[in-house]
Amino acid sequence: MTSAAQSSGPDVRTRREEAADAIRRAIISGDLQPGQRLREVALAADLGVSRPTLREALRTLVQEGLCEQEPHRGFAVASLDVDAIRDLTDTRLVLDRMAIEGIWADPDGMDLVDHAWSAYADADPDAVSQHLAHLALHRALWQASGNSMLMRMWPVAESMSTLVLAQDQAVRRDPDRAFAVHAALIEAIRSRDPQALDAAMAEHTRRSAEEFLTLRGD
Amino acid sequence: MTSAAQSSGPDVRTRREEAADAIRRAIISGDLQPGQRLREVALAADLGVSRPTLREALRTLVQEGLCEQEPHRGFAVASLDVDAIRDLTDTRLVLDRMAIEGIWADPDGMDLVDHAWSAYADADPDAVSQHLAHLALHRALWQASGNSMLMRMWPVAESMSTLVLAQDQAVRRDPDRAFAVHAALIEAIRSRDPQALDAAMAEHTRRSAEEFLTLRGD
DNA sequence: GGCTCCGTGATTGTCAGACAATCTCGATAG
DNA sequence: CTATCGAGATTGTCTGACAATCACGGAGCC
Repeated sequence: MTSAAQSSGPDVRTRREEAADAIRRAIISGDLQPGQRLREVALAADLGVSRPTLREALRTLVQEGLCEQEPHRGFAVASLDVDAIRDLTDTRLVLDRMAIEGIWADPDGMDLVDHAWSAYADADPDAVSQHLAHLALHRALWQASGNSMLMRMWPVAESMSTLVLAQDQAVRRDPDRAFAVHAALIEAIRSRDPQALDAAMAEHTRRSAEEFLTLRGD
Repeated sequence: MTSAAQSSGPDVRTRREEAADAIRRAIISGDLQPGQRLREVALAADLGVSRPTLREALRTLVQEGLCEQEPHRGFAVASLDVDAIRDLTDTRLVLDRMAIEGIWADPDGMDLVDHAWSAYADADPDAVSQHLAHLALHRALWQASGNSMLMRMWPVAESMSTLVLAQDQAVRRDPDRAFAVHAALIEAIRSRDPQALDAAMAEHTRRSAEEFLTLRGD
């Protein structure tokens, strides 16, 4: 579910993709902690794939930013410092706005957003499902913009957002507020009012980040 | 030179990186044409690496957007349609501006830009060197912003820009004008005048893209 | 003749096992 | 207590292989 249904059909799933998804889920759920080293032999055995296949999957995650790789020191789950979280926030503000302007310019994609929005509303209450539905909503936003460059860059944004969740369980603190914030955001998009959008995005992105950093004690 | 010196040190170069660089250069120089299929066995033999290593390198290029991969149909050099070029242009406008605002907020990185700018001025006149120096200048711009998110997304921007060059030799048409356009951009950055920056970026990004599309006949 | 179905070769996705280079970490010497 | 060294662990890479899938051309049918 994480990054599926992005290319052609979800019918063809290679073992490499399955392995990458499994590792993503392990990071989301906290089974793999930021900074933790990933031993290839053991991990390959756990996932039931060969080392070359696992390495392909890990390379994917490295490029998304979920993992890090240093020559001869292997792979590890990435960790974000405060500055990186701020950079993520700033960049998301700019690109989310760009995506929404794309939707306003050509509203055809709006049903993609509507669909993801309903899925978010119906998502299971557990943290992982909430997180996946949340990310799917934002992916739908970028996808609905019709901007292929945004779609190319989405995996990076998704992975860094995932790391933020993984780094602090406190993000799972208040699903009702999260839902309300996104309801306001969707409403602002529908209103096509740039002022309302600014307000909603400030609440959504900026304030959430600040709260997160506060909770972390930075 | 293409994407080197991005992580730790350029002292440790793995065969995978060398293979990826070689393929990048082949695409820049036109030896590999957009859309062309990449046969693993032959390509691995050409590059002197094994198939698993080649596949890791190709996965890197896929994620950057330089190549495409379809299950059981293998890898191919990516090709850009008109819309993708427009999306690239729009997104570059937004993110370049974001990077420059980051530089204005903290000018420490400006010597990175200065350095890349001199290198661009001194670059060999051949098309590939010009292209590499040009990309290095823009990479320096994003890097100087200090925004780690931009650095994560840079490979995507670089690859798509590379594809634009690869798709039409006409881009190599007027190095003097390209240099002048960038001189104006650098000057606008130094001036710290948002108005001047807008003008320079319109000339740099938007008009160049329009000319390119016109030359292509779109 | 044109179209559909099927088989054969080619290519990919994946695996197992191996080896050298490098790193990690504890033991030893000063 | 610090610095040097060596054994074990881990990575980067290779070779060779096999099943699954795809591409393409020929046989059969309308």
